[in-house]
Amino acid sequence: MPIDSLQLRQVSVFQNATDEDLRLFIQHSVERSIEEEEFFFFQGDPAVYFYVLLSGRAKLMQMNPTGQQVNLRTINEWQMFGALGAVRDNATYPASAQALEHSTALAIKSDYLREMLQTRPYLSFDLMKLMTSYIQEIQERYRELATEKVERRIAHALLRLLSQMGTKTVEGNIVLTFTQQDLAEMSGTTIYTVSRVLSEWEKHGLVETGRERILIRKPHELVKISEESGQ
Amino acid sequence: MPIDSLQLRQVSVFQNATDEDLRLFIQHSVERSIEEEEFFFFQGDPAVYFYVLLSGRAKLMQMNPTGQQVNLRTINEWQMFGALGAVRDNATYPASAQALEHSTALAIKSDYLREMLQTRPYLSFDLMKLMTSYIQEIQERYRELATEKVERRIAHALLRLLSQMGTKTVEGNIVLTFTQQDLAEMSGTTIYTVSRVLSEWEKHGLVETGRERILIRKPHELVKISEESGQ
DNA sequence: CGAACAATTGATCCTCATCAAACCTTGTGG
DNA sequence: CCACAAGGTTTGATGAGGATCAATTGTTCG
Repeated sequence: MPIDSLQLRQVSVFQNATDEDLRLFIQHSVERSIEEEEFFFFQGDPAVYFYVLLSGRAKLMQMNPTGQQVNLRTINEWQMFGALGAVRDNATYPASAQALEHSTALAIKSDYLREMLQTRPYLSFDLMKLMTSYIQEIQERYRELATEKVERRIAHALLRLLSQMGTKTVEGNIVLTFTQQDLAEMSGTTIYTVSRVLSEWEKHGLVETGRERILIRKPHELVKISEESGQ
Repeated sequence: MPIDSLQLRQVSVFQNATDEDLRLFIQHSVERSIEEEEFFFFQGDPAVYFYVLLSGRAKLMQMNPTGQQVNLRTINEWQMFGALGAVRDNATYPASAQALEHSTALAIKSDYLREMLQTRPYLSFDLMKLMTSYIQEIQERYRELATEKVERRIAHALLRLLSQMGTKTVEGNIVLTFTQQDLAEMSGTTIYTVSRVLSEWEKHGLVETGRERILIRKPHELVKISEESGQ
């Protein structure tokens, strides 16, 4: 079933778009459905479309020549991804996008976004805002990776996830549905280290872990760890 | 002496600006002169101005709470920096900018850039291009830091510097004027490790090092190292 | 129930940070 | 023009923090 174009207003880059703009985008889009583990696109593919996630969850990642992966960010509903290609023409995607669960997304022609940007300053502006916040985040993560020890990086990664997508449970605690593999890729370490750190935290009642599930009992303590004097 | 406004066209974000635009920017700017080691601005300061470097060299860096530094990028003549603040209002600089040598720069009101962006799509577009390429670069560096060993990271850092600012010498070799401290901050390691790696390379005739000076003899070999199977 | 896959845990090893000390280069002032 | 100071560089010794490997133990789902 087709989406109501006005729903697109939830996308941060479209917050100031006109109703007409939204309709036009819809007209230039197709809906794609991607199974868990499958890819929206691969790093290096020509960036013909950009996407808006309608349902499910996905991750943006980079791979190095030897196949090791790094998570750049997690994508939730109504977030835009793959849009960098709309700016440079003839661009290729600088990262791959993989569905974490069965997902659907709106695929919109990059060319068309580029066209719209030329005549709609509010769109450009909102896209720049998005880019800016993204630059800030990745700069911070870069610094973390360069200067901070694993435990703090893992704490930070969890906190970031928390602020982006925590799901409250009945008792007021917060559950994240993530693989330790994912967490490792997000904090630049290995599943072994993640497991050890989480076990340690669990002993002290900070978190509870299960298969693809992390329950945060004391977020406040995590903040403390992430800010501890490096020493 | 005042700058010819047309020279501003060399700034990549201004490549499509009109002569009139450039004049207006100049009118809303002041020239600042910064001594070596001094700062244009600090991380956290309100981002009132953005800058265009007129002469000298500077670096953008982040510091963590314990004072450890990370180099984000080096700024050369006619490059713009500190412009992220122009997009979000009430923003603060996400990094500090320090002069590597005596430098002068044009300081332009962020507010004014924001105003201009509203009515000049080509400016927005060119600024987005800049942001995009920056995002790509730092994503790559992030992945490198997460997955690659020091030697390759140092090789990569040198190659990046090379492509940005190498100065040819008489014999056709390439000289970079950098402290090993700088190189360490750029590749997320320490001066000790940098020194050891460079010494090793020097033994094999890849580079020649001196005080604040690195001469690249065989860039091709560096590329090889940076691409070696991680094995 | 069994297969597939996520998580745990111990043992080992390797890369790199850290510390200390000496060395070298450059620019300055007497 | 030399001597010295300041600060960049080198090198060795040491150790810690994590990666890696291997094996076991959960957990989920068809």
